[in-house]
Amino acid sequence: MPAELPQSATGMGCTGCAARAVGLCRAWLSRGLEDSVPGLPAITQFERAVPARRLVFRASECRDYVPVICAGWGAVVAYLPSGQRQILSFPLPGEFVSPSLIFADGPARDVEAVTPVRCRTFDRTKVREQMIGRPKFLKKIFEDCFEEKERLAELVIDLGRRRAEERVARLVLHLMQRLGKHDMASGGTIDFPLRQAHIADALGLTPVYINQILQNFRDDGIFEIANRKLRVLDPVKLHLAANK
Amino acid sequence: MPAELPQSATGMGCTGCAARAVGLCRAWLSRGLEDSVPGLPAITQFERAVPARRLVFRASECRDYVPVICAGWGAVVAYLPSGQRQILSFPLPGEFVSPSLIFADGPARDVEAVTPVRCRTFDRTKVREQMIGRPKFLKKIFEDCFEEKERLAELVIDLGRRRAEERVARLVLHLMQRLGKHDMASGGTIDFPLRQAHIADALGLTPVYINQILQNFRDDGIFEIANRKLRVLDPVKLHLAANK
DNA sequence: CGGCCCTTTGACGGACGTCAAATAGCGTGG
DNA sequence: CCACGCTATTTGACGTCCGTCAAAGGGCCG
Repeated sequence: MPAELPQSATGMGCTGCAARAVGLCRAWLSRGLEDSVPGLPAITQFERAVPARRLVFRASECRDYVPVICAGWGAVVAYLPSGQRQILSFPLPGEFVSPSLIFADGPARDVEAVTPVRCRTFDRTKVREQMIGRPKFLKKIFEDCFEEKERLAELVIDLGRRRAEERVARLVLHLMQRLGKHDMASGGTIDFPLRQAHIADALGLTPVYINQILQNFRDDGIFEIANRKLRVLDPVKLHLAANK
Repeated sequence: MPAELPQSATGMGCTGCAARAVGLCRAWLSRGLEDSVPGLPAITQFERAVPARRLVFRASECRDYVPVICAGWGAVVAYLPSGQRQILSFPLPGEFVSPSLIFADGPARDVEAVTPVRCRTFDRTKVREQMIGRPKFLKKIFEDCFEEKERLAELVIDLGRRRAEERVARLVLHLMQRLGKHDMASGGTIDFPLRQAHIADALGLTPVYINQILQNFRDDGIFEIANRKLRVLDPVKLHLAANK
C-alpha cells in the first residue's frame, strides 16, 4: 500500500484536519487568541492530494492564492537550466508554504511533494481581511515571515562558509527543532522522509557525498537514519558537529 | 585625503541629504505619493559618519531602531566562530539596511562599512505609525521586504548550485541593476567600491580565487575593475556568463 | 620613507563531484 | 508467490574546482 496520508478532512472545511493541532493552522484557529473567530477561514478550494515526488504548487499558480500544506512534507525548489535543483525550504504540515506570499504579489516558486501531501489554497484577499481584526495572528504572520527570511540567511551562511558535515548536522537540528514546535518530535526520534537526494539538493551537495557523510555520522554514533526515521544517538556530539 | 563622503546634511533633519533622491528615502519623501506628508519622518538620532571597514550597526543595537544608510556602501555580515565572514547583502545609499526590521522584533545582524558611510536610525514605532495612513509607502515596504527575501533565495541558489565565475557575473549584474534603480549607473560604468575580499565573502569563495576570476573576465573582454570603477566591456557576454 | 592594505602569482593540497556499477527496497502485475 | 521495474542506497576509482600557503609587488597616506 502507498505511504499513508494522515486522516483527511471529509468536507471542504478544515474540520477534523490533523493540521489544526500544529503550526500556523493552530495559531489561526485556536491558540490562545481571544480574538479568534470560531468559524473557519475562507477556503477557496477543496483539499488536494498529491503523491510523493510530484509538483504540489506551480510558481505561476500562486498569483492570488496562498498555499498551505495540510499533511506531509513539501519542498520549495528552484531548477537551473542545467537541470540542477536547489531546495530552498521544507514546508511542514500546518504551515504556509511561504508566509510572505500573503503580502507579496511577486513571483513564487515551485513546490514538490517529498511525501504524499494534502494541501489547500486560501484566497489571499480574504486571508488579509481576516488578519485585520486579529493583531495577534497578524503578529504571528510577521514573525513567520521574518523566520522564513532568517532561515534563508542561515542557509546562505551554511552554503557559503561551512563544510559539508556541518551543513548536514545543522539541517538535522533545524528540522528537529521545527518538528518539535509542531509536536512531531518524540524523544530523540523523528519522522524523516527526506531522501539523500533531498538533503543534497538542500545543502548544495551531491547524493553520493551525502551518503558518505551519513555513514560517518552513524559510525561515529551521532545519529542514524533508517526506515524513514531519524534517531539521534548522541545529542551532544550532534551539536558539536553542527557548531551550535 | 580620505575617500570623500557625499554632501552631508547639516542639521539633524534629512533636508539637503543626497539620499533623498534615491531608494526608499525617495519613496518616503516624494515619489508620486499623494498621501506623502511634506515634513520629515521622525528622526531619533543625529547622522553618524563611519569610516570604511568599521562597524556601522551592531546587531544588538537594532532592537528598537531601524537603521538606514544615507551615503556609502554597507555590508550585512555574519561571522563564524572560526573568524570566517559571510556577507549577506550590500545595503546602498537611501536604503533601509533590512526593510523587514521595521516589523521584526527578531535578531538583527552586524553591518560593516565598505566605503565611508553616513547613517541614521529611525524609531521603529514612529516609522510604523507613519506607514499607517500611507498605503503606497506601506506597499513599497512590503515589496522591499519581499525583494530582500528573494535576493537571499537567489544567493542560496548561487552558492548551492553555481560555479564561481557564474556567481561573480551574477553579483555584478545584480549590483548594476540596483544601482540603476538608484540612478547611480551611467552607461556601462558604475562605482564599485568592493574589495576582492568583499566579493569573496559575499559569494562563499576566497580572495585569491576571486582575483583569478576577475582577470579571466578582463582577459575575455567582459568587464574590468580599476580605480573603484567597474566598466562593462561586453554586456552580452556578461549575461551569458551569468546564465541570465 | 615607512606602514598598511590590497592585489597578484605560483605551487600544492583537499574537499567534494563525477562516473559507473552493484545492491537493496518497494510497489505492481502476472 | 515470484518476477519485474523503478527508485534509492552503497561502493570505489578518479577528476576538478577551489582553498591554502607563502611571498612578492602596488597604491595610498601619514
